[in-house]
Amino acid sequence: MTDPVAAILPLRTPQSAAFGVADSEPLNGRVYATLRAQLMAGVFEPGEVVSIRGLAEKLGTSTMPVREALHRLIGDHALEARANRTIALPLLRRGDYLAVCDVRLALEGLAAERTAGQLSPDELDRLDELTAGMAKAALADDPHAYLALNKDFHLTVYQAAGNPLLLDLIEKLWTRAGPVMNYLFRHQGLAMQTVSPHEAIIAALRRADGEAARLAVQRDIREATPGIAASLPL
Amino acid sequence: MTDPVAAILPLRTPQSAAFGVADSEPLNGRVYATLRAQLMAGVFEPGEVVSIRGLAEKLGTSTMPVREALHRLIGDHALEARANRTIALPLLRRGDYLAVCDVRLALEGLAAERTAGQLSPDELDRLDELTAGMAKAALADDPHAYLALNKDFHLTVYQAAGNPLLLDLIEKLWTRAGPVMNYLFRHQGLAMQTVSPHEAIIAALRRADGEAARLAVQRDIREATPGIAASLPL
DNA sequence: GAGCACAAACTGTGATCACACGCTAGAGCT
DNA sequence: AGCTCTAGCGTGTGATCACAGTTTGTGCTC
Repeated sequence: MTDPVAAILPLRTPQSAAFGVADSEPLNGRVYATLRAQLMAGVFEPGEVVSIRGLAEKLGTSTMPVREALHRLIGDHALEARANRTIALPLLRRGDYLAVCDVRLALEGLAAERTAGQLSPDELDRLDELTAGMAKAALADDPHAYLALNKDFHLTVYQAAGNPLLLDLIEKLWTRAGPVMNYLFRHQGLAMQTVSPHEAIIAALRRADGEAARLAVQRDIREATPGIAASLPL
Repeated sequence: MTDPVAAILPLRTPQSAAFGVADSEPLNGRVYATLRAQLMAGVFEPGEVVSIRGLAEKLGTSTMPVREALHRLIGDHALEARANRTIALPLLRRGDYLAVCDVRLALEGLAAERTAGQLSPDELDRLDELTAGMAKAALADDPHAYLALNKDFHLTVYQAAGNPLLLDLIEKLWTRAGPVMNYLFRHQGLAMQTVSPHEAIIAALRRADGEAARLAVQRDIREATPGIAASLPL
């Protein structure tokens, strides 16, 4: 467990399923999905340099699947091709992060609005459980668990909107923002975090009130934004 | 001019600048930008199968840059990796197209709102010229010119929003919708098309009225949607 | 003449090699 | 001791080869 990357791989083992990656698809797709999940989970640090050969060795594959996956992630702006012939995680400046949040407000607000009335009581109860878990993780000051549950909560809500394209775009935004959020929460703790916006989201979804759900999700995003943006350079 | 692809390439010649593609970047990036522009311009047809080796030969490169570019486009959903080990342009069904439009309404509406108050009088005049050109192209029933001007108009508006991430997402959506719109307009003519929504957009931008600009852009999208959606299967 | 089987051509995928460039660490000089 | 230049290593990129799978086209059989 010393190296989180090696801990999840090699991709040939059943452990690849730990990130929900199918086993029979082409290797490059599996590498892409794995890397994307790891970026969202905060396995890598902002600014960290990743190399094709290095990842290929850790993953037990040749360089080909890795370089294709890395290029796709560069296309998602989850990675960055620097002038030095090097690939690294972007170092988000304040403006970059605010730009992401501006788009998140529009996209996630839309998704929440579309989800209203689509969730079964069981699924709504599950959202309650996730929120309760987040509250416990916040008390225990466990950023990793907190962010993982937060991701599950939001993506569960957005998936129910029934627009796969929208969900994919949102996940790509999270992949981009994931490293920063994980880094900051790990170094600053999550004292400021509260789950009350999540309760408002669930309440709105229970009432099948799309407008309220949109506003609640947007409030959730807006509340977390300033604290993070303030810690970013420029 | 018999083959539009070969007409634009090979990438080594000054002609690559015809699609605004830089000359010194890595080849794979140039291929990606070229293909993306060609998809938006309707060079390929919906459902058309593209092969790595075929494109590589037309572009005068090896297969490597092409396959990386194609994988990035698959990541954008501009292309589709089929089960038959084949890469093709997606055949959008009605639901797919409506999903794209739903996201377009949110993203392009946001961009227009942010652009209000950012355009100089010269840029606003240029928007007037583009709109006039569209009216002329509509009268002449020239779908290619009409769509090219329409693209220039919208992307000019969205670029001024000052959010590069937002602009990139919108361009990816257009890359996805481009082939269908070109195909339909080419086979159905553009009798139904009017430029009045564009005039409303310009008027709102002149007044620096973000709310009105957002609504005008959304009306522009909404007016074109049913006619296209009705022609799509399912 | 119609249907089936086999073969050839095509597809994307993975792996490997050669290369040009940027960086770095070490040696040699002042 | 401090600075500079150089040699080596690591980087992404482009090209090529081998392979498994699918599709297509042809020639044979019934």
